[in-house]
Amino acid sequence: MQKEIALQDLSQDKEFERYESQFKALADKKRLHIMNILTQRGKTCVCDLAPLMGMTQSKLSYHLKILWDAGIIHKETKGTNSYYSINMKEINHLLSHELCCIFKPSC
Amino acid sequence: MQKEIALQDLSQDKEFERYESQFKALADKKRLHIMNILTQRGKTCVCDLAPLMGMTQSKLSYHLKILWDAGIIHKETKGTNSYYSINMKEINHLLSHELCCIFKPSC
DNA sequence: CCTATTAATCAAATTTTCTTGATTAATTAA
DNA sequence: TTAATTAATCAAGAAAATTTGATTAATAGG
Repeated sequence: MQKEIALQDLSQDKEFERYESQFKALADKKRLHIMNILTQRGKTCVCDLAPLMGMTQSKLSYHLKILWDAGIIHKETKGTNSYYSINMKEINHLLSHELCCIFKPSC
Repeated sequence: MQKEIALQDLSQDKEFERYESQFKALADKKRLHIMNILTQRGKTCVCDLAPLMGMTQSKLSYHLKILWDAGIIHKETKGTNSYYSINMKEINHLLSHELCCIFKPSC
């Protein structure tokens, strides 16, 4: 049954890859700070986020893309503005209740 | 009250730094695989882990150190052997119940 | 149409992380 | 004591992630 084992390994590998990208997204102080601000403020425009983070637009876009690619934030464009917000479903799926609190306005 | 704000920012910064190092530790497919094996087998010796992971001793030590420095695995030395195991307390503190399952033998 | 605004993308430089092979340190057994 | 075993550490090179400044693309307003 070598094939089945191989298939299982493959799907486990895919699973690990997904978590790898999500943990990578969270594995940065600046991005955790972004997540925290998005939690406190809710849906927020890049142009508002940049001064709050003390970051250039280019750098901020880079980090937002990493969070968005990992599926842990939402993105919405209106006119020339982009608004980002927490994907609470993914965060709840990923993190402990205790840790989710860091990303919840109520805590 | 600028001082208090500064102090809070500082402690939040420290908090983010701690999570950064824990997420960094998990943000790697190989290390997730190590965690998975430690879960299935419980306390495991480096010399047993190396062939299971298909890794050289040096490389494995490097990755184990990252997990251990982040506090998500335990280490115990007996004679010339080192045994590693999951720090379930930290994992439960960090990850969702659903995700912890990946690191639980019962699931 | 022209200009201004906003944000994504690109390329080059820098920094960080990972890999490799060798060395070192500690312990055990002969 | 000597040799063998196990694992940590080191230094150099390779690979990946991040930063920076410039460019591009899309939209809005005059």
